[in-house]
Amino acid sequence: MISITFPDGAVREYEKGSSSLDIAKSISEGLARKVLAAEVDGQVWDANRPITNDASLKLLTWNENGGKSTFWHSSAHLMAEAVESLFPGVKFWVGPPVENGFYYDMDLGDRKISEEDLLALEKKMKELSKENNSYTRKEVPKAEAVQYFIDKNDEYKLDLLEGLNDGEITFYTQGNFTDLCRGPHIPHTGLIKAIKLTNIAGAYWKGDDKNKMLTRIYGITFPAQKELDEYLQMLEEAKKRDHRKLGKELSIYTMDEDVGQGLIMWLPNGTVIIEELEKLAKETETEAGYKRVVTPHIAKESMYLTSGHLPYYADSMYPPMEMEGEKYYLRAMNCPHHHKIFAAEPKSYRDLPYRIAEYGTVYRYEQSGELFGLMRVRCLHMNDAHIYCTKDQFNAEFRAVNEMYLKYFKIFGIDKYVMRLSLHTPEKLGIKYVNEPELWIETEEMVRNVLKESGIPYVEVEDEAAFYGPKIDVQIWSVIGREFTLATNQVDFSQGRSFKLQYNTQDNKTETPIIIHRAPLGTHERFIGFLLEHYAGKLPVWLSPVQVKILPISDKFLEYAETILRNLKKADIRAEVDDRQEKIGKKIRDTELMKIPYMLIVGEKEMNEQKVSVRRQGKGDIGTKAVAEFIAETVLEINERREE
RNA sequence: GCCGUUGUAGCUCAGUGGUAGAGCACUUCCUUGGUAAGGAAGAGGUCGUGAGUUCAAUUCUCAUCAACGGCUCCA
Repeated sequence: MISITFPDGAVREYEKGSSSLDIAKSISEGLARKVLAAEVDGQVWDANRPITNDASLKLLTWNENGGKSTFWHSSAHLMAEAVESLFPGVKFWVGPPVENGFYYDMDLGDRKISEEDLLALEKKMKELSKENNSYTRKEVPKAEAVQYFIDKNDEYKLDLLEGLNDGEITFYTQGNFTDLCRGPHIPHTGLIKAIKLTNIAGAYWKGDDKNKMLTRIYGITFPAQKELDEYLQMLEEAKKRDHRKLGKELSIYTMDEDVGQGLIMWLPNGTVIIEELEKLAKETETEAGYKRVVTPHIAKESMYLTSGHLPYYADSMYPPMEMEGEKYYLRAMNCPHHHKIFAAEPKSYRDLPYRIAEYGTVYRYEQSGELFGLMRVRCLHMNDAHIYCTKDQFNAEFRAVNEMYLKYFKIFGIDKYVMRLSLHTPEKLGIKYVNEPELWIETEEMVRNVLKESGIPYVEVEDEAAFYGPKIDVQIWSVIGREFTLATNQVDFSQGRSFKLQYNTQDNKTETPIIIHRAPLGTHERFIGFLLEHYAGKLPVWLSPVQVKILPISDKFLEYAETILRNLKKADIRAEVDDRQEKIGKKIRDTELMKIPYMLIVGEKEMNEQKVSVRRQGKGDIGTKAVAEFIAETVLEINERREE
């Protein structure tokens, strides 16, 4: 007998060799039907794998992460089985579960796969699912495994085997399909009831663009059709929040083939948002002791050689223009220009910290396949600033920058984000990172300390730093589920030296300042893209391009509407009158769809009482107010930058 | 940049080897209406661009540009 400890602490005795599934059955048949896998002593196991020793046990169903990922992993095998039966001779690479579903990478040889093939594959998968084949695990000696794949002429699995040792190699078989796989898997294919293959994509073998491109098929499965339907419904809802769709519907921005890929033109509505964001940034930065500067969008090659950018980043800069024997680059970053401003006049320790800010326009030649609405563009406007300070001042300065981030997040109600402390990799010193091993370790520790002291939650990642120092990236997710760096905050111990930036210390020696690069609001492009999705287009009043729409019941009341419009404009409220000859219902509908926060409905009753009927977007009629009262309240809402 | 899909009116989308349609938007007229679509008429497209096949191409083929889904990349 073995004793099994359950998550609630209960301990029960079972026969040696019982599987998690057997144990689940002893509790209830209903539970046993839902069990997908089990955590045995903290490791995820097949539910039908015999347990031979005393162990702790947690049964995993669909709602536990381990359960879901096992389910999708097994679904990938089911898909592979279907692919193999429809396309014999296919060779498989890997097929892991991902956040929403799974994929499998494969080499189809000369064959191409089409959308229709996906439907055929889905159908086949459903047939195979109905066979209720169990996933069976088998430990295989390495030599035997190698021979198996030599016989199959499968160089991909042989490559995988190279990294594995004898004794840790397992095969899984369901139906007619056997795969080299660590597992675990769900008990049988019949659990996979709802299947949707979502798309076909190319993917480089081992994620390296020098390697061959394999075919990747993505799919998602669920234990019940209802859940698949809900998932598809959710995708539809997410599409409505897509900033590209909202950007068009709300006339925020446009692009044009003649202008170029990834080059945004902001329409009047989008420009209002930009100006409000800049106003916020300028207020905040002025209060925090920043001074503003303005610098050109281009510079000579020599500056980017000095800064050290060219060897690292020439590929993502627009190619240089030649003028009178000089090469000029469109800038991809603002820092070198700012360093030149620091260097323009001699600095003393009394001038530090020296903080300069600019909404800097930069151009980056992003690969064409990477461009994505407002989120990834080739001309961007950064909420940039550089702080030059002494080592002693660094902690306080870096901390203040982080506090500014948090202040902004509060204004915009951003609570889902991750601060990512990006570190260097020692092996890449001198290749991807400046070769200053001690300085790297020292500055990384300085940054880590600030994060710890501020109590900001963060994760550490290796090999993500800038070439000149560690950084903190703020990661957010678009409604489509793509991850983006919204803002960045970097330490630079390198460029100060390369630009020979100096200040005189108290005892009249020269020192090089530490530089902090920071952009809490990221770029206009990405930040507005994010805000559109974040608010589903329903921007807070202070950001709304049109804040108030006045809707006369009929054109008898146009004159009264115009009077109100003048008063609103005097109070700096962005307002318009709907003077079309339409019924009030139509005017309301159109204004609602344009997501304008306030509608003022004026007819005979309102005119006689010198009032307005107020309607809030998405909320409906909120009653009648005197014009002055509405203006006072709205001005307050705008000035406080309230979200609702 | 790579793999795949797509490209018809301002928007959303039908359609065809014999030079094109709907709804919404737009213009004009009627209507002057009380909290999410009043009615009628009209205008608008060399079917992304270039070449090829054909008596004839928006439709078939190729190239190219762009968008979309991924991969790679992301200062």
